[in-house]
Amino acid sequence: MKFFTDKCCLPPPTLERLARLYTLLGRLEEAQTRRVTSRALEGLLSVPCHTIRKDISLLGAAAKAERGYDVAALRQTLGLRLGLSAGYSVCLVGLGRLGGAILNQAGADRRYPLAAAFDASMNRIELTRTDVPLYHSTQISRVVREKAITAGIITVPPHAAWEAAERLIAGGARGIVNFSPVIITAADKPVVVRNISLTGELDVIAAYIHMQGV
Amino acid sequence: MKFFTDKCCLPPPTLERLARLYTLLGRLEEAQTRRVTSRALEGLLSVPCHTIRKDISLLGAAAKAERGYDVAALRQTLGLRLGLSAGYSVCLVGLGRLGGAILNQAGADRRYPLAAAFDASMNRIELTRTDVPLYHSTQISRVVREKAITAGIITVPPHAAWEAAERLIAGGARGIVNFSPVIITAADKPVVVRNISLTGELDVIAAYIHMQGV
DNA sequence: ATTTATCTGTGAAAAATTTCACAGATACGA
DNA sequence: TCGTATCTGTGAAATTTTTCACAGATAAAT
Repeated sequence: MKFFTDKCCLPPPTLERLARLYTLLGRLEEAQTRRVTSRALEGLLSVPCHTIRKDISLLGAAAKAERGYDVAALRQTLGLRLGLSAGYSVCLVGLGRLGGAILNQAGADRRYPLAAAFDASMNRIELTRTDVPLYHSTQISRVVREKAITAGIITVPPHAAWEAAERLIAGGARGIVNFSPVIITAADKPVVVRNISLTGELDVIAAYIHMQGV
Repeated sequence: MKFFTDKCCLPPPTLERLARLYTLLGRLEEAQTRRVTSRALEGLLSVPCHTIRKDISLLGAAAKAERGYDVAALRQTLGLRLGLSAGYSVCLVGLGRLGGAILNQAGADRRYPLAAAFDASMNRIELTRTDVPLYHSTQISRVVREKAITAGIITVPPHAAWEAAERLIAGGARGIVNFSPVIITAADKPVVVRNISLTGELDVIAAYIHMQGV
């Protein structure tokens, strides 16, 4: 038998799938769905139901073996165990087109409200209308530290990406979502980095297609 | 010994790493770098050098055992074997803030030029200034088929995402990059889907942080 | 009340992926 | 010319991750 007070760490693939599941459950909850079976989730997530059950089982806690999972309860458990309800605050670096889009869209998703946004151009800072407090990029470290910001979103041009990352890390940020087309690494620092690139995704798609089928 | 005309399919993790490597090599080439060792790539990609060598070895072909890899040669090999030089054409569905950002930025990255863009609002189509041909969303299937577009980028609001995906697939698209906050699945169709979500990435970061350290 | 169909939870088996270890090769320096 | 340090390429081992198979349980139907 295994203790529920397991190793509080899950395999990375499991962790990423559960994070996606969390969002999906939120959507099901909005749609007034009470219960879901692992088989239904299989269709919704493109993850085999075996794997879903295993993932949830690895979490340590789940509902009794009823007909499927209780959507709200499972979501709450996930939020707790994954630390998704911790209410981390986030900042944005770069107010170009993409940054602007995120700045305005962030209002829609209340999960991660922006605590600050930065840009290297004072002019652009003055022209941008938003409720989010704006600062010059040179202030990143200070503001991140003072507001205890946990993660930063980088949407600056390629040549400025590394400096942005370094400033975020210097300020104590623990996570970075990097949308600039350069790869940011921080293997030696205790920082989680996610590099997102449209071109990169298209490359992966092209490669899969090239390997024929699916 | 193994034939170079191996199984033309690689393990998914390898394929994704090699796709990232391709972009990185492009950047190194721009910076006039002639050679890279697997150890240097380790730092640049946050992938262990063992794994990098293995990946390249799995490709089937690589340079002679010299001091590191020839940047240009390796990049060309990758492009060929991964089908990244195939010149696929791509379209964009949704001209909101994010779509607009991609529309204008796409010019910067010449790798995947947009062959068309779509929106559900005629008004917005008329207001948007760009060299990319614009169409109403109802035309997706037709245009995708006629222009032999390989992949679509979805940046529409959540409620419209599924319809956009279905139209792309109906038109014969083989790949989808979905930036809308709903998960699109096409497990039963021969289509590669990449769901990208800022909130999702922040969730993953939060989860990793919660599991303490790194 | 009993049968049947359908679920979850989970140890164990299978498969996939990464890491290791070392042979073979090259460049550089003495 | 020879030795040394540093690379790559790759089979084999180790590890991780997924899949399987089935016990235990519940709800619905007869």
